[in-house]
Order: sequence, then C-alpha cells, then structure tokens
Amino acid sequence: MSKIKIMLQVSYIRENREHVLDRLAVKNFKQPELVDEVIKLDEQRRQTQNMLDGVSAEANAAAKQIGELMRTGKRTEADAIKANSNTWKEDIKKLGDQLASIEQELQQKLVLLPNLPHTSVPKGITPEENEVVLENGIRPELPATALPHWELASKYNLIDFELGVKITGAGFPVYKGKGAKLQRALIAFFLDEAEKAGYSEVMLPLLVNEASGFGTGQLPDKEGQMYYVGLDNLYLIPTAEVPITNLYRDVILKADELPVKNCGYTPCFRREAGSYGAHVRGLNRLHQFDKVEIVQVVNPETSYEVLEQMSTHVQSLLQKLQLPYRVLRLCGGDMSFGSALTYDMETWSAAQKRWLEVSSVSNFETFQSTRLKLRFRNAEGKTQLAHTLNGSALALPRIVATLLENNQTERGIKIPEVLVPYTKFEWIE
RNA sequence: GGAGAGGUGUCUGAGUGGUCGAAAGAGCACGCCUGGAAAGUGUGUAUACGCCAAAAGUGUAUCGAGGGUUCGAAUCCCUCCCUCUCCGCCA
Repeated sequence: MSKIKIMLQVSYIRENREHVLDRLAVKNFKQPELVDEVIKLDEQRRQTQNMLDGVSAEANAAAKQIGELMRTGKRTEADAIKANSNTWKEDIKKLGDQLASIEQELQQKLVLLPNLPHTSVPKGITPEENEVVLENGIRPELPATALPHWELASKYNLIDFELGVKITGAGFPVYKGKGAKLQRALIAFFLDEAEKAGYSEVMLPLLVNEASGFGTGQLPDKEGQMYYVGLDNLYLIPTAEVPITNLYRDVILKADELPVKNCGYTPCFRREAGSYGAHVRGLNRLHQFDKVEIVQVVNPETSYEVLEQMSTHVQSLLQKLQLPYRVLRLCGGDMSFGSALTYDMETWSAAQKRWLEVSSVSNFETFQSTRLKLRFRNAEGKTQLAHTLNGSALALPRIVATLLENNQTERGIKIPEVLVPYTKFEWIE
C-alpha cells in the first residue's frame, strides 16, 4: 500500500501563516498550534534533506570514481576511497531515518488540518448560524389530517421498513410496487438532467480501497462512518463522490481536458453511528440510500463560478419537481472537514413541518487534489493542483419524503409532471 | 481455492551490477517540407523535494512497496502488495 503524502500544501502554509490561522479560526478549529508545529517540522525537514543530499552527492561521486579506477586497474586508489564509504553510509542511513520520521510526523499533523474556508463563509458554530441564501417555492398548507411520509408509505404500500429490519436492520428500507418505480424514475430523471447539463455518466464500483478513501478525505477523518469489509480491506462507498473523484487520482490532466464533468448514480452506505431519535424516522436518515452525484475537476480560476453553476443545476431539479426549497451557505462550524465553501439545499417537508437536507454542493479547492495528486498542466506548462467540486443531484430519500407529504391529496399522491414520463403513472392511489 | 507468469516513463517495450532517469518505437508538442493534409524530416517531451530573489542552473530521490547485500542496484537476495494466464467454482 503506497502512502498518500500530502506535502504539496506545506509551502503554502509556510508562506501564508497568518492567513491560514485567520481562516482556521472561521472554521472554529480547535488546534491552531498545529500550524506552527507544521511550519517548524517543515523547517527541520528541509534542513535534514539538505544535509542528506550533500552526503549522498559525495557518496555518489565517490562510487563513480571507484568504478572508473577499477576499470583502469588502479585498485589501490579505489580501496583508499572505499575506506570513507562507511562514514557516508552511516550518515546517509542516519539522516535518511531522521528525514523519514520527520516527514511522518509532519504528515500526521497535516492530515489533522481541515481545509481553509472561503472568505464568504459566515462565522458560526451551530447549524442555526448557517446563512439562508434564498428561499424558493410555496410551502403548502396541509389539512390537519395530513400524514407524515412514513405513514403514507405504509398506507399506499410503497415502502416496508419492517421488512428491511428483518433482512438487514433499521435504516435499510424495502421499496415496493410504485414505491420502487418511483425510485427508478427519480434516478433516471436526475441522470438525464445531469447529462443535459453536460455531465457524462459513469457507473462505478461500490467498494473502494484505502487509497481512495484517503484521496477524497473520508480517511482518516470519517473512518467510523463507513462500512468496512475487513476480510478484503475495502470500504462501502458513503457517496459516489469517492469513486468518481478517485478516477482522477495520480493524474496530470492537459489544460484542455478541463473542466471534467462526471455524474453517476450509486447506492450510498453510511453507518450514521450515534444518530438515533425522533428526527430519524422513516426516510429521514438511512444506512443505505440512492443518490445521483455530480463531480467537476476544474481550473482553480473558475471553481467558484462552477460552484454557482452546480448550485443552479441542483435548484433547477427542485424547481422542476415543484418542491419548495431554500439554499444555505454553511457557517464555518457546520462545514465538512474538506470543504472551502458549501451550499446545502433543503426542501420543506410539509407534514413534518421542517426543512430536510437533500443536497450539499461543495468546492474543495485543492484539499482533495492534494491528497489525490490531481494536477493539470497550466498555460506555462507547469503542473498545478486542480480544484474539485461535487454535489448531490440529488439524494433520493428526503426528496421522496417531501414529495409524498407535500403532494398528498384526498385522491392520493400526485406525481410531478416531469416525472410522469419516467414513472408512467400520474397518481399513487 | 490450485498452478504458473509478470509489474520499467503517456503507451508498447529493451535493459541481469558502474558510462541508466533509463535504448528503441508509438503518441504528443513545436518547427521544416506541402496549395492544404498525409507521408517525410528536425527538435523537444516524467514527477517530487532541496539550493538559488527568480530564470538559468544544480543536488537528491523515484523502474509496484518496504527492507537487505555492495564503494555502487531497474538489474542480486528477502518480505509484502497488485495484475495477468490456465484449472476449479460461478452471475
């Protein structure tokens, strides 16, 4: 297993110490002292390498000389130089070990540093401090007899949660009849829309290796959130982001290959350890769910523009489904470890009377590309880290939840027009 | 699961101890040739980390990973990982 090194960002930290500290504070980062520790270790690293390089250069030159002398038969002179070799060897070994352990320590600290938030990220710690960017659509007023989606699911025989418990456990629903068809319709609809927006579809492995987990930042940070297949040392993907983005691990793209735009449908598996209670009923929080993901690899100059485009795309889906939604700009404390700026899209669940997160669109800037070693050749012909972005477009369960709840009528549940060509039925009765 | 083969640069592929960061070809880039293209032809074409204000330059490391032998390792030895082929099983 090759070690994933993320040294690429060290020089940035060294040269922008104040800015790094300033940004980390917005993310409410608890160990700012790590920054100075990293800078100090990097200093030691460079010193040590300098010494090591010097000794190695001497030893290399001597070895070359010995070769020359041996060829011309001057054995005595060769032996004289050989006498020095032990000292070099010891020094090289010693300095090499030292360098390795410094690098390892540096590496361990570096992975503890979250990505720096963008300047537009609001300060804040709790979800309540997220900034509402916009709200769109009309929240339906339902009669008092309106049912939450889990009751609708059972009334119309769409989803069987108990059967899922029997065959697997809680959080693994069984979709039946029109419930199953609705899943398939949504997946096809989302993929078609993504394709129209220029994303090319990929179908992917649902299990990934350790290197992939590190590449997108799930490891080591969120190890406990992934299902792990110990026998083969593989992880079930928590999102298609992982296999899609890792397609570009260890890749140097040509400038004209950017932007890379991919979409993919996969089931997603999340252990969701520790989240139980009133808010996880029905489809609100699952261990397995379906999602269409969009991913872009772009030139850093355009990444924020692209983030807006992706946000617009996700919103267009919600508009077409006629679901009331709002867009949040996450505050520093609520953002994920690797993100520089995240928009969350939430739909209004009219029976539960609360907002449900259905998408999260993020710009990771170079956080992932550093780990992935994902670069492109810029106009000057030099390699440069690309920016990566991804977003859900969309995750199904909460869409289904709001769709069932908001569209319930006395006759049954009305399917949004855009979906009818996919479901081939207009009503769930 | 059993047996065998193998992992070299963007790719194919040579290389069994020094002159090897690595032949040759393909691809790609730029130039010449051409009315234009093809063909032909010339040149260039890995990455990271140091040193240097920077460019130029230069040092070090990297031939799956790690360790060992040696003055010197792509090449020899050990361990691990991965891929392929055949057999078995199988959607």
